[in-house]
Amino acid sequence: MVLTERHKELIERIGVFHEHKGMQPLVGRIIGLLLVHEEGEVSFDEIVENLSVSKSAVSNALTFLQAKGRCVYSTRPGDRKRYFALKVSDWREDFQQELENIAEIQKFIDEVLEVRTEKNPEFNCKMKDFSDFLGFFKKEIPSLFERFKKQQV
Amino acid sequence: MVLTERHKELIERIGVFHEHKGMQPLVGRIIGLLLVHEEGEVSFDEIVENLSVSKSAVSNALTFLQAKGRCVYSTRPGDRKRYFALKVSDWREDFQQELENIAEIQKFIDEVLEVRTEKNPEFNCKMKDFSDFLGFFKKEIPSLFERFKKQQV
DNA sequence: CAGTTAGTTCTGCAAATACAGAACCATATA
DNA sequence: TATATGGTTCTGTATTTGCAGAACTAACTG
Repeated sequence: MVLTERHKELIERIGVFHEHKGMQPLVGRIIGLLLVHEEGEVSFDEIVENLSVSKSAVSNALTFLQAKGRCVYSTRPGDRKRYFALKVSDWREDFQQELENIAEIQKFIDEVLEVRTEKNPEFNCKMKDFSDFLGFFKKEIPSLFERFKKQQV
Repeated sequence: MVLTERHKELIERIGVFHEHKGMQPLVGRIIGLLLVHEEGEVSFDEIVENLSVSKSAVSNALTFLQAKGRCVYSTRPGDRKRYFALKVSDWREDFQQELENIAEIQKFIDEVLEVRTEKNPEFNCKMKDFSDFLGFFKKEIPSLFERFKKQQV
């Protein structure tokens, strides 16, 4: 598949988006490439060529993505190449995980509340309020997915 | 205020938590300190001393936190020191912002769908499904806060 | 005005990051 | 067995990060 300028530019932007999320640059670009690539399955050297990076960098980035469970490869009979693809199938789990990660701060808030004195009750009260909300939020996550399912025609 | 070992250890953990979110180490530690500090307001040199870092590092970190709107300082009559505090009051806005940041990936998904051919309809379909969910999710955010308010006694 | 206090900005550096290039390994093929 | 292919691992390095330390500024103080 030949990438147009539009493809390349979109891959770059998807790359920086993921960089901001803490991933290393190339990992973000690879996610971008796997997203825009029409077949969805991209060979190792197609990645090397399209992104103009070294084999070693691609190898490490793919190892990382596979370890994180965001990417898998398949092989084809009589073809030693590996074809890499995103695990888009798991978006529900991934999204749920991300939401729970955010709510993880509740643990810290609660520990903070244990440690704090009564010297600043207003502060404590707001923290308690936030913690309560985070607990509520976590409980609401499953029903969110259910409601989405229902409202789908 | 004198910090116990428990305080210090909690500050460290809050620090690494924020590091994982992309912040620089000291910024995370300062958030931790401002959280566990009983008065809630901490002077510049209390930060320097408690975290054993240089004035320049603290100055830069505080500038960053203020720019991000996560921290403010107040002064006291006849006292030239600045007392820094977290803006815990804004936790609703902040949390809402974080949720919307996650959902920001919808823009990219939609652009990807525009660019993609029909060669892999299954992939496209899953992406479309994800995008629809993100749209649904964004719409649900305000009602989430409302429901929290209602279920509070 | 000299000295002090509170904080900022500038300069430099040690450590971490992200990658290139080469050597390497494993499997397939001639 | 020699050679090619596909990918990994190792080594080195340019760049970036995160901070220290010193110089600096601004306001107050005697």
